[in-house]
Amino acid sequence: MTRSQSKDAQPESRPTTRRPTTYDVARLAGVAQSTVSYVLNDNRTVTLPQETRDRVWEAAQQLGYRPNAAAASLRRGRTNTIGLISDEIATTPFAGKMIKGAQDYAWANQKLLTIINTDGDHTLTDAAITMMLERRVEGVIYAAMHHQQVTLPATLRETPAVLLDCYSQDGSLASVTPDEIAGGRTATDYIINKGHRRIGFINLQPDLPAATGRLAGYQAALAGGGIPFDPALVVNGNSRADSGYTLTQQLLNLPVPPTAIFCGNDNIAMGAYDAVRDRGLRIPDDVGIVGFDNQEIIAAYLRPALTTLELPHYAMGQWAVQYLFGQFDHASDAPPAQVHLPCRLIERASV
Amino acid sequence: MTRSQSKDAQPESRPTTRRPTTYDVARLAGVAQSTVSYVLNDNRTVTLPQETRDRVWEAAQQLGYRPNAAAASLRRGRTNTIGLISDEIATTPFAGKMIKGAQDYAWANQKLLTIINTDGDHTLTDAAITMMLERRVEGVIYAAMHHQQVTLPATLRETPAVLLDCYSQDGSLASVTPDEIAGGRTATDYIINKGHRRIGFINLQPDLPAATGRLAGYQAALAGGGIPFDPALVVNGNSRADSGYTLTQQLLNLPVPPTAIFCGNDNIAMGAYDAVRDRGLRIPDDVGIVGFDNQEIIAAYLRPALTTLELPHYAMGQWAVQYLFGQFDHASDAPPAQVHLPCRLIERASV
DNA sequence: AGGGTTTGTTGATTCGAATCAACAAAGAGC
DNA sequence: GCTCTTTGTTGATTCGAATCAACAAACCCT
Repeated sequence: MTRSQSKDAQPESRPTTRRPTTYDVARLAGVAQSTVSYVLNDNRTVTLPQETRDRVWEAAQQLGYRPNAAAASLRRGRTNTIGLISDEIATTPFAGKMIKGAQDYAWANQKLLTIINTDGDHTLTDAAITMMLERRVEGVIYAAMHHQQVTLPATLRETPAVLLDCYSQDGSLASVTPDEIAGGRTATDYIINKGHRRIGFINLQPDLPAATGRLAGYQAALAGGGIPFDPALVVNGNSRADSGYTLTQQLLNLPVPPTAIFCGNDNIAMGAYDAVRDRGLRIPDDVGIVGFDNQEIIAAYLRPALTTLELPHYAMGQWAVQYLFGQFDHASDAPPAQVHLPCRLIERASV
Repeated sequence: MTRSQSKDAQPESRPTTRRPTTYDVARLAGVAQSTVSYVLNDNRTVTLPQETRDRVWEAAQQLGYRPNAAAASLRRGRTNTIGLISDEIATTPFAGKMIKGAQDYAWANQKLLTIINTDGDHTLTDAAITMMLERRVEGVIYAAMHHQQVTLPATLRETPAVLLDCYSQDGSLASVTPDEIAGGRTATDYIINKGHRRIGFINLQPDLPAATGRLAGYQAALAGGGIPFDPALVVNGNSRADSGYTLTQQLLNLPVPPTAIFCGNDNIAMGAYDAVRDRGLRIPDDVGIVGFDNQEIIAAYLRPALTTLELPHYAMGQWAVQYLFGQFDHASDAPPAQVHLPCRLIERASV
């Protein structure tokens, strides 16, 4: 005999001994397969003496039995899986938080989160959705790593879905995004409360929802503080440090320069620090700075540490999963929710 | 009739109309289920006229048919899935790169990467492995986000596995880690080539593999350059900017201070920048600085931009998947590979 | 024209676990 | 002693797709 295994010749690729099935367990325990199934699932609708249950458990243990999820899914019709499609994962620290928020919540509810990263490539995105549909995920989270409007792949309609950190024009799908307006307001209110009346704002590129929202919040805060809005104090950067540097200089060159600057993100703030310093001014004494994003690595280590706002990535990820669960339970006919979660102010020492 | 659906009353939770199966497609196309299977899998071992094939495709199209991955997996005995268990995901920018490296490669080979994040919690890790085993992943990547030694969960033996950015004491599993020694050498060689002879080294905590490796590389480079090793020039930091600040001051206070400093990571380098600047010295003219990690967000925006080394996260992720594939194909009896991948020098302007 | 192929196609079986329906054995009630 | 339950347990079926074995019809050759 050249083969030591049983007659059913496996294709060459499987040298590992076949995993035991419920039948194997049944044989060892001296019961029927159905009994094994009842025991291992702790099904109490059938009455079985503890002695039998113990015997089955022990047999399973002994064989190193592991249920086959595919078989169970097929039979039960549910996969306990939800998909997350993200446009980016490697280049931003936000991805991790969002994913973690989603995964923690999913996991706590016995669901597995299957993540596919697409780099924003449309073909890949379609392929990803297809794969998820074939795997019969119970829902899909479609995530962007920077708050933006997206156009929905048509296939996304084939399953419950939520948009995470993005939204569709037609509002046909539920979405969670940061409350940019409140964020802008929080930041500006804080600066005002610190006694500033002339507040510069280095915003992000004007076409971003983050930019328009925060500007609205900035203006609302000024209005609330009885401070007239001066367009000269608002400039748009490109979200990188160098533009923060240049634009800060520009603001400081104003006839009446600002005494505090609200930066559209922490990179810009980093550039602002340099500009302020190069000018021989001091933070926060001469110029106050507030950032946005709370990129720990920057904000916590700038000197002085940067006061900034934290985007609700974790909470958004969590909300997305929670929303999907809600969809499973009661197929609500209500229009899809468009939720905005608040950005928290992280107070440090720069204002 | 109170129910519009067919007789088989579904449990309440599934209001969505059942997805079509191969049988539905077969009925519509007027062929047998088996024929549908042959056509949709483009199985050429059976001869079927193009006309039939077209008819089946069209029927599938029309019904919006999607294969059921669970059913196919069950029958075929392969899931085309590999698992990745990571101890951290949210708090480091490395996670994304490693995951992306793994996923890109997996995806290019028609495999889905299923990621579970455990926060280093042992219970969660065990649960994650169990879940992966039940889903019959074809292999598992066990990843750490900071190069370290790990103790292997026993269950990991039940499936092919690779260690990513970590290793086990007994070397029983293949692993990929950064080549810290070469990294330390590369950095130091570079500094020497820039003409420096007195080179400080602010290392990480001494118990880390990254620290011991880089120190060895540092010493090897000195030896290669005919420069005597001076223990006073080597100090250990805690990997954060503040320790970089303090230790840089300490080094600059030496009777014969270094003219360049190799920092164990970019955070330390960031602190070093501040210390050098506060002392009224200039980078790179008075003191050269080299970092480690290439945290874009820091390195690219420090002024002057920081010359640093990049950890091979992406490549390691990719290697891990590739290695697993190798395991599938030929169950090699060779001892598990322990691979070290090189760290690339990113030259900017700080030396 | 008859045997041998090739071409198309199908019915039956299988993967592993979950369930349903059925049924023997043991108690319960009178 | 005889129904009626309850208690344990099992055989058969199902989920959806992949395959194997079988077979009718058409074609090919001498």
